[in-house]
Amino acid sequence: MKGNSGRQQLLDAVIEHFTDDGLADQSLRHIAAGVGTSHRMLLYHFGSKEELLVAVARAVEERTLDQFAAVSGAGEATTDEVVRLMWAHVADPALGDFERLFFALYGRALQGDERMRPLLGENIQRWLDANVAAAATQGVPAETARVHARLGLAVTRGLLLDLLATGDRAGTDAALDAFARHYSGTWCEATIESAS
Amino acid sequence: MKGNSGRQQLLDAVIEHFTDDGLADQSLRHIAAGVGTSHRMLLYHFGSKEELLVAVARAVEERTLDQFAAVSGAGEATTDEVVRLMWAHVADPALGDFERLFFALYGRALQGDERMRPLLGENIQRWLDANVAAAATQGVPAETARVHARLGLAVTRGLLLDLLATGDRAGTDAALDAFARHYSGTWCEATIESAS
DNA sequence: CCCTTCATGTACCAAATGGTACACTACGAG
DNA sequence: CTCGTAGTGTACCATTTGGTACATGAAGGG
Repeated sequence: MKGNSGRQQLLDAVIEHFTDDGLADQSLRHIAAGVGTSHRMLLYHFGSKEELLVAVARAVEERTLDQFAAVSGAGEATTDEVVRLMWAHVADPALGDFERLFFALYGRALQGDERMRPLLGENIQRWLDANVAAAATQGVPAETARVHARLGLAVTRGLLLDLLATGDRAGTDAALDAFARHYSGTWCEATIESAS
Repeated sequence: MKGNSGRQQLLDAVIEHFTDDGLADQSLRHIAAGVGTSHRMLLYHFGSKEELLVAVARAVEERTLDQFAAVSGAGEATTDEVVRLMWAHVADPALGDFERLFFALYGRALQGDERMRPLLGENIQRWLDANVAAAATQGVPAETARVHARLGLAVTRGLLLDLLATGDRAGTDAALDAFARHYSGTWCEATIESAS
């Protein structure tokens, strides 16, 4: 069985290493040196390099989903509120390196690496489902909630991509603010309240 | 201007190869075989593997900027119009593989690979500048245009990421439509930024 | 106290890697 | 014709690669 002791610990260390040093073109020996073990141990616990990468991808996905949960678990939420919360959480400079790792894995998974691809769809799907469920408690139709959650996620990810590339926090903040303002109080698209 | 003859031709072939086969963990020999040449030739024309990758990244960036130009060159445009046009262009399934390559490179550039990072910022910056210039001809203040262009780009990229992962064209279309509807006709009046 | 099981280190391997040396061709300019 | 220069093929190299074989260690149950 996948003993959560040594293996999990090692996996966390590998993720941290990738977070700092990038995951491109790393040999098992580099990784092992980076986490203070031998490449032999990585093979022992994960079987092969590819399986290691898959485990990393899976763990990173799990972690991002936890971040989502922390945000959407905050009770009531209109689209603009959720997006603002998510942005505040995700734009934290302390998380920058981890976000970079996420996008690096994501990009890699999009291209080939068949074993990683399903995770990506799941990632988004689970996020949408969670939001739909949350919205249901407010009597919001599932289809509407799904569309808005999807858009909110896209805005956040798109701006995060921008922020990580340009480092322009003020500019991306302003863009997110513009979005949230246009969506303030919006639950279903028919009800745009013209209050200021 | 390094001779646009052999080198450029080779570069295009490499990009096409990466588009089809992915760029992760490819050796010079794999690439060479994929484009019908020898790894010796790649070294001859590009000097080293890293320089090859940089050349690829630069060329891909150029290509995406051309895509942008094709969209924003279409005369008048409010935020929702530009976004709709851009989405229609970018969500074309025929471009899927290329977009995947773009995001793979982007993710890789975000992590390490110092020589690639500047390109990313430039990519966004040039897009924003182009939009600001276009908006200026309509008397739209630069700051406002910049914010909206930024948001539009983020929405498009975020939804594209979603589309490529999930393949859910209908869902992403709906999300983009929701966004565009909320922004329809928006130029400035709704976004008075007295402070940031 | 032995036996088994999980964990780890050492040594090794065949294959592949990025890069180089050198010889050769093609060809346009003088 | 000759010469220089750009392009290409062949052969090679030292190093590194992912992966394996085997011995060892530590823990725990019988």
